[in-house]
Order: sequence, then structure tokens, then C-alpha cells
Amino acid sequence: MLNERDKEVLCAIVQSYINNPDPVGSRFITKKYAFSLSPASIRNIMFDLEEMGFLRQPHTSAGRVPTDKGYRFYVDYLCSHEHQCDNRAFFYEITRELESIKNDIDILLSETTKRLSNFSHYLGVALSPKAGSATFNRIKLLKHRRNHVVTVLFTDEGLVRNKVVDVDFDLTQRDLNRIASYLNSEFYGYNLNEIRTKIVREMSEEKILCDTLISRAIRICREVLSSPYGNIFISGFTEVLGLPDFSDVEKIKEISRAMEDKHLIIKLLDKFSESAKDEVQVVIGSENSLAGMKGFSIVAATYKEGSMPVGSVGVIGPTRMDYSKTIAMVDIVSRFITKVIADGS
Amino acid sequence: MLNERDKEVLCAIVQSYINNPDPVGSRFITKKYAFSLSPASIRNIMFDLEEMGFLRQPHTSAGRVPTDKGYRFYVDYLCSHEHQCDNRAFFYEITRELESIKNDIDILLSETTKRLSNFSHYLGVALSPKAGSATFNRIKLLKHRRNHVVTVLFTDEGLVRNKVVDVDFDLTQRDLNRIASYLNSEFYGYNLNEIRTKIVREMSEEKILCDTLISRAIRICREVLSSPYGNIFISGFTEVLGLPDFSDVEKIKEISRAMEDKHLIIKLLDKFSESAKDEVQVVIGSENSLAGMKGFSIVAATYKEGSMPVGSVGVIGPTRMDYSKTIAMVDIVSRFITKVIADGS
DNA sequence: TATTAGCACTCACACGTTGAGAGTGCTAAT
DNA sequence: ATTAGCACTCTCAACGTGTGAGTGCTAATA
Repeated sequence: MLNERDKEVLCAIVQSYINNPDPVGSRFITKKYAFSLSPASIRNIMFDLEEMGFLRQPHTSAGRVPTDKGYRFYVDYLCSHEHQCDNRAFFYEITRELESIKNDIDILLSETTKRLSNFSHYLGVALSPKAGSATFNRIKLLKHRRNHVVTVLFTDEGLVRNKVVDVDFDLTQRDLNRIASYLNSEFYGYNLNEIRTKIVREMSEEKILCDTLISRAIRICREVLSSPYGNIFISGFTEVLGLPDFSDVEKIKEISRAMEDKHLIIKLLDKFSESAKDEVQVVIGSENSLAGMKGFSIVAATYKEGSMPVGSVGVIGPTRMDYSKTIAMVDIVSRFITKVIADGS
Repeated sequence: MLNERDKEVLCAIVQSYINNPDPVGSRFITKKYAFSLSPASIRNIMFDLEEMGFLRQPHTSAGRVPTDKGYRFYVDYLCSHEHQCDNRAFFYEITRELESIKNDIDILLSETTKRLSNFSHYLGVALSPKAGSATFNRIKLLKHRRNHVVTVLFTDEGLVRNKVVDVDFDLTQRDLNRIASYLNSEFYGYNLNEIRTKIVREMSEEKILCDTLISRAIRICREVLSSPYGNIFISGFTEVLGLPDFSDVEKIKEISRAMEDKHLIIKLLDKFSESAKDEVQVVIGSENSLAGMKGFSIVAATYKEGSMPVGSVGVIGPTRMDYSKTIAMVDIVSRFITKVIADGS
């Protein structure tokens, strides 16, 4: 379908457009990329590429601009061929400044997204480990005021999560200890998702209903596990505003709406962390299933606890994005986080 | 200096400009506000007001626009005269939807700022209770992995704060209990600020240095208290983009920079919570001492724990702000939060 | 047959002009 | 003290116009 020369021209056009947001013309290609072809020949090729849907013209007698399909081809081409990118500066910054933040994954992620957006000039995003896949280690219950219980949940992954739970019954610390030790023995080693389903199942069972201690325990535990999603971190909005792609107020509104609706982004990133692929993944513009996110591209990867992906980190930007650089960065970052988690254990 | 008529004209101009961001002319004032004066007379008054610095002309032969000094006069005028504002819809929404969120102040504040920005169309901001003024109740230390300690700090105000602290010595849970009970007996009843200074003082004392238990206790406690500021919540950026004041990309960049630099806003709000005034406070444009925040106005108030202000909540918007409505809203919100805190205890 | 030179054509954009409209300041009359 | 009248100023939108970049097509060329 596409011969080698067509591919090269297409990539040249995409690359040129990424460097500079002007529609690129045939003359420019011959000059800059020194094909041994005349502008006229390039024009013929461009015409074909447009027919096949890789390029489009903003208006007659302007140069060509890549379509989402064009970007897709470019990205796949990048990935299939070896390519290098000098991201050493970024790598050093990340490792040097952030390695010390070991015991608070939230701070680590928040700082990481800041660095990511600084270097990429796009939005840096990260999703903290999904509680669901973490493994229950033990729970501690502490009495707090009349009818509040402070719960502290430990997981094998080192995640610590606390939550104040309302209870409608008065309990002594001694009661709480008994409840905690019940939960500890019952749930040790399961992951939180399993526990959640276990709870649903058991809540209807008779023996639970009768035993007030156990039913209270279950109720508290359900509260603790109620929010399945982790935190999301987004930074670099100011960075994005500097891009020529956002010189238009409408565009700004679009991305700001997308940002404010964090649930969408969470769902999106969540999909990434479920797919167990071991690579940076790229979603381009209209490939995106979410209405508010068409027009943007997402480059993301998962980070792991052991061999299990537990969260994701990435970048959101315009479809006209420096994919090569960004993919490399996200790769670095995801590996880095995986490593820090591993070191911390 | 200003006679009653001048004042009325000034207020009319400010109000008209707030309703509609066009420079207001003399003819418009006579029509809309039905002074029994001709445009020519209004022009004379306007001329005087401009000389005194309350108004300015964007260019010759445009109408007048209030200066910051003009807004200031207007706001003071509002406050000194009784004025009403129908905010019942807002009041009901707030009380009905948020009253149930009692035991997590962070969620309460975050939801409140969302509502605030929805109704005001400006940025809603809130600062969670400053840990410094909270009263130490007790601390609990839990062993976590080899050399991590999970600390859970309880305050009289119901604030619970946990943090994972790295320690370079291996301790048993028994050791930790001893350390905790030392800290509990030592610091009970003090507020966290006092404790912080106490620690600094004691760290150099000899008896502390010798006793490893105590010195370890102090070190852990210092870690826990290390971040003096509470969380900040900001929402409504998309809301703000809809305002005519931000139809210009430069303006958007300005406010986005201001937002991203959260420390500035924290400092700002912090000032409010220190001044013990029992009213909504307004800072207009250039009155603001912070470089990045000139050009914006802040309407804020404190919420209290008992009679002590512990945090603040408010709104940030363009100087051309509907002060009357906004002040009323912030007033409602701050009282509401104070009430919820009181109920929760 | 693939490539290229040449040329007419199209379209966005920047620039200058122009006229309408809104609003002012000043002056003289009330 | 107030107001009518008027000349003046300035913005803004509308309109034409020319320039330049880039195209598609055709005919010549290797």
C-alpha cells in the first residue's frame, strides 16, 4: 500500500509539523529533508497520502497537516524502528531529585507529574496505586471521639490508608481491638478487591447477621474499602497554555473541561493499568473513546508492584505532540516509579 | 470630599460595569439609573471622580471604568449600608448537600469550593485547618516494615493526620508504645505550634541528647509536624474561563499562573485566618501585596473551631466582580463550615 | 514510465482606508 | 448650578486590495 518512499515522506511531514505548527508544503520537504526529488513529485505523493487519509489540507493551497491516522502511522513507525532520544537531562533530574521520596507514593507521584510537565510542556498525569489490587496486610482501629473510629489499613505494598469512619454504636478500644483482630485473621493475604466481593457475599449470610461483633467488623471494613479509585495527579496547565496549539480560547476551554472532569481521566488511565502490556501506550485524538478527550493524545504507561501493574503515569497533550520525546520520557518515569516502589519494600 | 450625589453616581457606574463589562457613559447612567440630571452634569461629576482616581477612561471618548480605588469605595459603601442579596438557592444547596459530610473536613472543603465556584462563577478556594493551631490530643505509633513508622496524630479538633516516617533504627512495637506514651504525656494540651518550638528548644538540651528513647521520640515528632500548612482546595477554573474578563489568552495565563503557585495563595489566605476579624474581608487588585495576584480580587472569611479561626474559605475572581453577591456567599459558607465543625465535636 | 519544469489558479492573511457610532470636553445659554 | 449644542476624538467593523505560499495540471524530459 505504502512504499518505502511514501512512508519516509509521511514521516517527514509529521515530524516537520510537530516541530512547527505550520502546514507543510512540498517545497519545504525537498529542502529540509533533502529527498532527491522535486517538489512536484512530493506533491504527487502528498496527494496520494491525502487520498488515503494520512494527511489533510486546512484549505486549498495551504500545505498538508497530519490527520490522526497520520500520527498513528508515525507513532507505529517510531516504535517499530529503533529510535533514540536524548533525555539524559530529564533522567538525571528525576532520579536525583525524587529518589529520596520513598515512603509517600502520593508525594512521589505529584512531584513526578510536575517534572514530567516541565520537561514535556504537556500535562503530566498520574494515578496512584489502585487500592483494589493491593494486598491486605493488617488493619488497626483506633477510637476517636464518641462514635468515630480511625482506621489505618496496611497493605503488603506499603500503602497506608487512613479513614475516619462513623459508627452508630459506642465501642471501647477493647471492642475495636477484637474487631480488628477478627478482620486481620479473616482477610490477611487477600487483595482488596477480593475482600470487597467477599464482604458482599458474606453480608447476607446468617452467621454474620447474628454475631454483632462480626457484623460490626464487616460494616467498618466496607466503609474503609468504599472508594475504589486512587488519587489522580495532574499538573502543568500553565505549561500547556504556552503551546501554540492553545492560542485559541476555545481550545483552552476544551482542555480545561477535560481536566476538571477527573473521573474521565481516571477511567482512561485505569484502562491502561488493566491492559498488562509492558510498553508505553499511545492513544491519539479520535481513537479516544471519551467524548471530551477527542482532540488530545495520551501517552501513558503503567508502573508495577512486583510484576503486577498497580497504577499509571503519563502525559496528555495536543495530537500535535512530540511523540518521540514524550514516549521516551514516560518510559523513563514509569520504570523509575516501579523501581522506587521495589526499593522501598 | 464626595457629596452624596457623587457617591451615588460612582456606585451606579461601578454597578453598571459589574453587570456588563462595557465602559459606562454619561447617557447610559441618566437613562438606567434615572437621576434627575442631564448627561452633561453626569459628565462633570465623572470628570471629578476621574481626577480623584475613582474612575479612568480606557481611551478618550470611551465611557469610564472603575479603578481599584473605585471598587474599594463601592465595597466599603456596600458594607456600611444594609444590603440584601437573594442567595437562598445557594444556601439550601450548601446545607442540604453538604451537611452530611462531617467527619472529613477535606472532602467538606473540596465540595464547598466546588459549590462556591458553581454559584459565583469565580474560583472557589479553601484552606484546610492549619495544623499549627490545633491542639495535640494524642499520638499513636505503628510499626510498618523494617524501618518505617506510621504515625497517627489526633487533635482535640477532630483532625486526624497520618504520616509514614522513616527511622534509621530498628524498633519493636513495644518501643514505639513507650515513645508514644512519652510524647502523649509531654505534649498533651499544647497546640502544634507550641510543640514545634518546644521541640526546637529541647533538642539542644543535654538530658534529651543522652536519653535515646526521648531523642528518638522527639525526632519522630518533629517529622510529623514538619508541614505546617494544611491543604488548599481550588476549583472552578472552567467556570472562570466563561467570564468576559478572561476572553484574552494573556489574562488566562495570568490567573493560571497564580493558581499553579499554590504557596502564594496559601500565604494569602493564611493572612486572613490570622487576622481575627469576624467578617468577610475583601482585597481588591493592587491592594494585594503579592505580585502574581494583582489584577484579581479576593473575598474571603475564616471559619472557626470554637472562637478560634482555624482556616479560611473564599473566592478569587477578576476585580470586576459581583462583590455584593460574592460577599454574601462567602459569609454563608464560612458560617456553615464553622457550624459543621461545631456539630461534629 | 517516472520525474520534473512551468504556469495558471486559489486562498488566507496582512494592510490601509473609510464611515459609523459612541462618548467626551468645552462653551454659551438658561 | 445646570444644560443644550457642537466640534472633536477614538474604536471598531467592513471593505477592498495585493502579496505570497502552495497547489494541481499539462507538457516536456530522461
